[in-house]
Amino acid sequence: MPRAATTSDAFNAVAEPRRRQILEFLAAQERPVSEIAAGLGLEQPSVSKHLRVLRNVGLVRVRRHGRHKLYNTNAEAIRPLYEWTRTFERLWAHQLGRIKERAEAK
Amino acid sequence: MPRAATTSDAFNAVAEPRRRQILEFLAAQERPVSEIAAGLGLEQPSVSKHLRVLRNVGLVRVRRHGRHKLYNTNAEAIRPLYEWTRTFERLWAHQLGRIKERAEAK
DNA sequence: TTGACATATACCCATATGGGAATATAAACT
DNA sequence: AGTTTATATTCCCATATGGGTATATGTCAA
Repeated sequence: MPRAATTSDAFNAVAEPRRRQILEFLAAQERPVSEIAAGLGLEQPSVSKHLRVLRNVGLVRVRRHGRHKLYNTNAEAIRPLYEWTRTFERLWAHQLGRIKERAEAK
Repeated sequence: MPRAATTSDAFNAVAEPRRRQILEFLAAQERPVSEIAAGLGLEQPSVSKHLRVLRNVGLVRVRRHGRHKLYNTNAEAIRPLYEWTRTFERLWAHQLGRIKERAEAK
């Protein structure tokens, strides 16, 4: 069995650095494909492909505007990742505490 | 260019569902490989391979204990993911606000 | 309709992947 | 040393991937 598809969920989609860049870029403001490509220094087809993946998992939304398609980040889709990572917050607070204790014991 | 290696960073490592399961399992308590396999219903070699990936990106720690190797989650390594997702918190709060507004407008 | 602009898709390729099964390494006990 | 127990590695395979380039689709304007 190969690796799970990038489109299988937000975790996989977000694993690709360029896609994270795109999400950051589109968080500030909705943008057409060409501006994303220009802004991040990527080829247009590459951007389109990444956007397709992001769209498939609901991480971005599109709307037509003239001959452009305006994409923007759908933060709601990122939330599950946030919630999952947050599960460990208590844990790293603890671990930090122990490190602190050790440091202060000196 | 193929997909980035699962060991290239925490984002890629965590994209695999079983690895997330393992991290959750090891968050509660440190465990030997065999218990992970039994607890999650996975083959032992599979677990060892996943642990290797997780170890490579610092998501788990190991220590010897008798003939066992006890693995546990290193929450610190999850923190960057948390921080990244948290960047969008403001955004989804906003978007929820707009949805609320629309709902209340009815 | 034709042309210009914007985006999407198709194709090719090298490569890392996760599962399965078998085997290798390693440590502990007698 | 030899045996059992625990974990790691190796090999095989099907497959999705991301980049590049070329091309298709789509939309507006004249």
